[in-house]
Amino acid sequence: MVDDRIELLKGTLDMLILKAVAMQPMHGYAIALRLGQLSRDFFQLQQGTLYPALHRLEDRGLLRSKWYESETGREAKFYALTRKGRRHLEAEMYNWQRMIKAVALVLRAAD
Amino acid sequence: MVDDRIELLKGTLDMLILKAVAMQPMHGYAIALRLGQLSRDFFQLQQGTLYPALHRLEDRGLLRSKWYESETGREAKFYALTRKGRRHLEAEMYNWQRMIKAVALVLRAAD
DNA sequence: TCCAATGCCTAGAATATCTACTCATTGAAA
DNA sequence: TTTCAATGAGTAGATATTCTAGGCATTGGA
Repeated sequence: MVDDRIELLKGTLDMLILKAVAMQPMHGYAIALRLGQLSRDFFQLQQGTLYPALHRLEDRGLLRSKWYESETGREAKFYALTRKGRRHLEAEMYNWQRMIKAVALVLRAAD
Repeated sequence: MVDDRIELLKGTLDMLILKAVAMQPMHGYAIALRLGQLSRDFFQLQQGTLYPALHRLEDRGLLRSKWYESETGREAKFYALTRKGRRHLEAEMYNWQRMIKAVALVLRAAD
């Protein structure tokens, strides 16, 4: 039995969501579509991944939500970054860059 | 209360361990030191992280272990890559590159 | 004699993520 | 007119990863 499961998110989900919302306030469904487009379909968020993450981020005070009418005329819950969320996003992006550099150092090692 | 905890590994632990061992068979303690050196101390593996991971990788047939005398003259459990482990490492590295490219696409997005 | 370094290990908790659902509305195609 | 895809939000439960916080034993040097 082969383990073909590809680990996609690697703990970047929060950062990706925050980044999407930083571009402009969006509802959950739109966030999933957006991250799909931007990543050329690499990220295809499942709802069971997305919504709990949104709630988590709101509970932590990084996002704030409000119901508005969506583009299609239906009610949808729009998320926006809080100031804390913006700071957090910046910190996450910084750490992400440090992290992938550290990984690159290891992977490139010859010895 | 600020959440300062930095998530370091992001699911790359297995890949990092396999890469270290791919360079040359090593015992656990040496793997931790090695990954520390190579990453300029970014990765500082705790033993409670390292040893369960090694056992996991061995259970999955990606590593094989044997007791030998270490550099210091003590007994230590040396791990080596299996063929399956080598294939797995290559796949993980490939997926990792795809993944960080996808993240980069999102993070660089302007809109 | 005592401590730091070397070396291996486990238990338990917290988190993140995935699978697999539920529920409701709308619009268009058959 | 029924039916299906798309839009939109959600939960429950399982699994895997990682961390904290310990334990144990040996060695060499201060």
